[in-house]
Amino acid sequence: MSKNGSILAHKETVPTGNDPTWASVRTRLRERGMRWTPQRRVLVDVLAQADGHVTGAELVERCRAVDPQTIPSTVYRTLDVLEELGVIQHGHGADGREEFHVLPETEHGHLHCSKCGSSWDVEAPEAADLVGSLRQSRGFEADLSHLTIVGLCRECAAV
Amino acid sequence: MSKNGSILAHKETVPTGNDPTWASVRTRLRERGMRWTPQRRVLVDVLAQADGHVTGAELVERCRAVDPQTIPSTVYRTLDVLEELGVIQHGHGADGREEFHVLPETEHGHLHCSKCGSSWDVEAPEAADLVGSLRQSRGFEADLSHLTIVGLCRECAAV
DNA sequence: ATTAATGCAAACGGTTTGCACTACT
DNA sequence: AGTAGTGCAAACCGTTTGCATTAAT
Repeated sequence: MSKNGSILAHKETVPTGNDPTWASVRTRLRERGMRWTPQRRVLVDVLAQADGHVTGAELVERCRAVDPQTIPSTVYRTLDVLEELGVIQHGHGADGREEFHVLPETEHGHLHCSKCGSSWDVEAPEAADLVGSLRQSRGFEADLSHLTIVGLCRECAAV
Repeated sequence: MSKNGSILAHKETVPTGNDPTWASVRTRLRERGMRWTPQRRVLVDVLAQADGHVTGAELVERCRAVDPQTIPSTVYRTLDVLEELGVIQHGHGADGREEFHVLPETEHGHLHCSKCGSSWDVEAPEAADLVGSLRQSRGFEADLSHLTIVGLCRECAAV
């Protein structure tokens, strides 16, 4: 979707140490004795272009678009590794599939319209009431990144 | 779990017309030219004992406990029929599987602790703030029965 | 040279489908 | 008798696994 292409185009902000800048993934893998392979490069590249949340299957597809040789198991295994690294985090979408959240994003949930299928992000401030009231009444610490609220969007509800 | 066994033991309250009393399912099926079979009886019986939300796979298992001959496809097909009848409604659980809500219950969402795996119901009043604020800010009509909030429960969060 | 990571193929679990057969009405 | 519903087996889809091979370090 975005036009400012490659992974290298990202802002040159100095990593704070826990900032999982894409460019640092290679290094961080190696620090752990892990390897930087072409297949991982493809996936990381794909993730860098992703808008914050994608399903596993979507990632496999997008990787295949870049490299038709892509093997699903490799993608899923790399996703596990990247999650251990803290670069992504998985959750569950409205349709129940694994959904991966790209971390440099702020933690957010989703609104999903069951009629038209569109979805929207719900940022922390907007969910603050919800999260706060659950904490207060139940001591429950809601994980926004796992939250998907299904319902009808304004337009679909109007009909 | 409960000892008061069969579907026939249910209270003889007169159906209000849209009250999906379990005993009325048989009649309502027939009204539509559909049939009341032993297999359906088993599933309806199982649903009547269910506490409000179960996964498809769980229902298959429970039916098999009653009748070991139970075939999954029959269960799923009957679930479709019952949903058309408005007796149940499907949603998505924390782990992404189909989850069926038994309708005589009030519409409610769930809290799911990702650490200990327990879950709790969230009744409408408790979610009113959330639902209300989404309606106001976005015109979004949240569907409580599809809502599962993942996070840490009081005990697990305390650690 | 070492051993992490890959490719492949097979298996998984939950769910769906096609079709001949059964049984409810 | 007529047709809705069943049983069965096979297919589905996303994901996971075992294992021999390849390639990054």
